[in-house]
Amino acid sequence: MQEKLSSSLEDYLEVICNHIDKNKTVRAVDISKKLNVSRASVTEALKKLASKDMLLYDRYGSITMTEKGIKEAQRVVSKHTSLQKFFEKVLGLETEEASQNACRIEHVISEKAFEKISEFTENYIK
Amino acid sequence: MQEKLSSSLEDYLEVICNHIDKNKTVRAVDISKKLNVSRASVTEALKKLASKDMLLYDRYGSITMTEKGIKEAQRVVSKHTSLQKFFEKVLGLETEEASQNACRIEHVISEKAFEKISEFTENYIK
DNA sequence: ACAAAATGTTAGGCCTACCTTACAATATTC
DNA sequence: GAATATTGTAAGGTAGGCCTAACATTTTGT
Repeated sequence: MQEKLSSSLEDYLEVICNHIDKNKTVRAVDISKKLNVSRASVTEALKKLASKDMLLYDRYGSITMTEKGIKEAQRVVSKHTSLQKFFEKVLGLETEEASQNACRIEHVISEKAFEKISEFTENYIK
Repeated sequence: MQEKLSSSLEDYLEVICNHIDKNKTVRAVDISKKLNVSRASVTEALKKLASKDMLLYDRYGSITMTEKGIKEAQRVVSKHTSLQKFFEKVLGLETEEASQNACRIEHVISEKAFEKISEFTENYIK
């Protein structure tokens, strides 16, 4: 399968990556709770991510991220982190609100705009 | 019908409003060109917007915005304008890139975050 | 070890937003 | 005032992303 992930799949990947970092493993039900979607939707997303070589898994088996998946997830997570920092430290939003905005904007902002925001934030908080 | 518009419908409304402002009228084909979608998709969107009382139109008739539609469009347009200003004046992006980012982010940013960005931009360029 | 509970999957359906193709109505132009 | 070009619509299809209900598998507790 091809590369570019949808916003939705990026969200799944991000959650999976974060959960594994914290707990070593991740189950469909964890993802389902975190994203407020049904377990069935998680299964569907996992199939898609697997078909795009972002992770490995088989029916009832455990979920493992591939190199490619990890790289992709890190790209998304780092975007999230920087945006969140901007909303919190520069604009002064509450953590929760900053996170929610970061989560939605990370999928649609351009590379260039993202880099500018990061730079700006770093200079600003110095 | 109910209120809240999807990102997509917000885009249609914005284009319609801008086009009317500039040219007095707007046709389906203008919208289609501006948004890079088929004329058929425009018809579909117009039906939805009409059902939500955002505009008036009938088969082969001309398109007129309602009070409600104008209000809604202005809300979206003003968001777009402020965000664009932020990307251009604060971050230093090219006009085109700033506009594209504004266009995508305007649909997902929270009210509070938007207000903060506007304020910040105004203070910054002073 | 085996019943009960938790978790995962499948099937089938819904909605949005897009498309193409074919046809209908309106505008233009000779 | 036709013929032609432009514009608008209807029908039917695709794809993504979600759902519920029913069923399969695995885990847990005694």
